[in-house]
Order: sequence, then structure tokens, then C-alpha cells
Amino acid sequence: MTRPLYEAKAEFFRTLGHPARIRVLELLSERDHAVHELLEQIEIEPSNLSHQLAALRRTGLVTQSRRDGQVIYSVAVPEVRDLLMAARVILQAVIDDQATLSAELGAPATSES
Amino acid sequence: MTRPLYEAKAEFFRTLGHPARIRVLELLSERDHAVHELLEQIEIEPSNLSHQLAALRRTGLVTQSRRDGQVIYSVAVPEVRDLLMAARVILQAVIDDQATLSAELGAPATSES
DNA sequence: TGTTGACTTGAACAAATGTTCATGTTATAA
DNA sequence: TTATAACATGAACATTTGTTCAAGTCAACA
Repeated sequence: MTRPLYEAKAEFFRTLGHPARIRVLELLSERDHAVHELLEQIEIEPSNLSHQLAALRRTGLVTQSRRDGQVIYSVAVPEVRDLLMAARVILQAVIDDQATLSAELGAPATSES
Repeated sequence: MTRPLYEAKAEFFRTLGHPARIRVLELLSERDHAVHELLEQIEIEPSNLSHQLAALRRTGLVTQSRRDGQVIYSVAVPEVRDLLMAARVILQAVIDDQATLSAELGAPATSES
């Protein structure tokens, strides 16, 4: 019955694996946003955004609330910010690695064989 | 030409969004492993694992090398470990949140309305 | 009570991912 | 030189996700 932890982890990361959802989390980690504010920043149809928000809600990463006619979203867990930063660091490291590698391949005369 | 950063981020997270790939990264963040060692730990067909390893290679998260007839995999970037830890923390927070919530829903007599 | 703005939902279709199977490669041992 | 162990790859099919469209809710407002 209790699903293995690595399944939960995988699902968690999959939830982050969508451009619009990432952008939502980044925006929300700055401050709460109403849906129409998100729509101004993210080029996507309202209905599509709604689906993506639903996905984030399902995995418990964000929460909804209503304030005078608008629906406001917030990150449910403050650590989301840390995660996004950790990811940024790795991503940068990987990109640098690849740049170095292709520089070595592209200009092999630089040093040794 | 330069793909937006949030696309790269999404792809990065998607790469982590698979049970077998997560397990591989966790095992590799302890120490290097040969493919057959990974196979002992992860219940998956060799060919499937190979595909998943290829995916991890493509995004530059792991690297391959050969040592006496075996293929050894290593994490390419040491920070992977940090990321997995950060994810663990969030995941736990989210799970706790949900547990609290369902406890409140399930046993509403505990305190206030 | 009827609109309108702000969102959500469901269902259908499209696109991306995952799994398997058959075949290929590489290095070592017989 | 041919077996064999240890992996990788490609292609076909299955499954999951994503996107769109049409319709629905909800709350203020006219």
C-alpha cells in the first residue's frame, strides 16, 4: 500500500518538469500571485495554466485561496525556493562542464593530446 | 537559438522524474557503480536501465568510463547530492502537511471548528 | 435575475516518454 | 577464432502527459 519513496520522488520531480510550472513556482517563490497575474507573465492559455496549477496543487506544492474575486496562489512549502536554487547551481555546473568539454573538442590545440 | 532557461530547468527536472533514474542517482551519489551493480539494486531489465542511463548521460548528470571489462557510472556533478537532499526535505514537508491536513479533516474534534 | 470577469473542469486529440524485443558492440577468455 | 559477459542501440508499441476547446462554477455588479 505504501508506495516506495523513490516513486514519490520521481513524481515530485516530474511535477517540476514543465516550463510553465517552473515559471509559476519561481513567480510564487517571490510573492503570491493571482491567476491573472501569472497569465500576464506566462504565455499560455488560461485553461492550460489552470491545468498546470491543478497539477501543482495535487502534489501539494502550491495552495489556492480567494481574495475579493480573484484566486491567489502561494507556495505551500517555503523550501521550494531552496530547491530551485539548488537546481540552478547544478544546471549551471552541468552547462559549464559541457561548455568546457566542447571547447576542448573544438579547439584541441590548446594543450596536451 | 538560445533556449529559454526555464525550458532547460524543466528538462533537467524531467530527467529526475523517473523512479529508476532517481535510484541510479542515489546509488551513484554514494559511490561509483558498474552497470551490473546497478542492476542488482534496481528491478528493471538491462536494456531499460541502459536507456535510462543514456538519458542521464544526455543531460550531463552522469558520466561513463570503462574499467576492466565493466562500464562504470559516476555522477558528473557533486552537487547532485545536495539537490536530492533538498528534494527530500521538501517532499517530507509536503507529506507532513498533507498528513496534518487529513488528520484535521479526519478527526475534527481535536481542537477548534 | 441576468451579465460579466476570473477561473476551473472534462473530454478529445496530439505529442512526448517509457518499455520491450531484437540486434549490435566491445573486451576478455577459451 | 569463436564464445561469452557486459552493455548499448534502434525501432515498434504502450502508456503518460500536454494542449485545446467547449462548457461549467462562483462571486460581484448592473
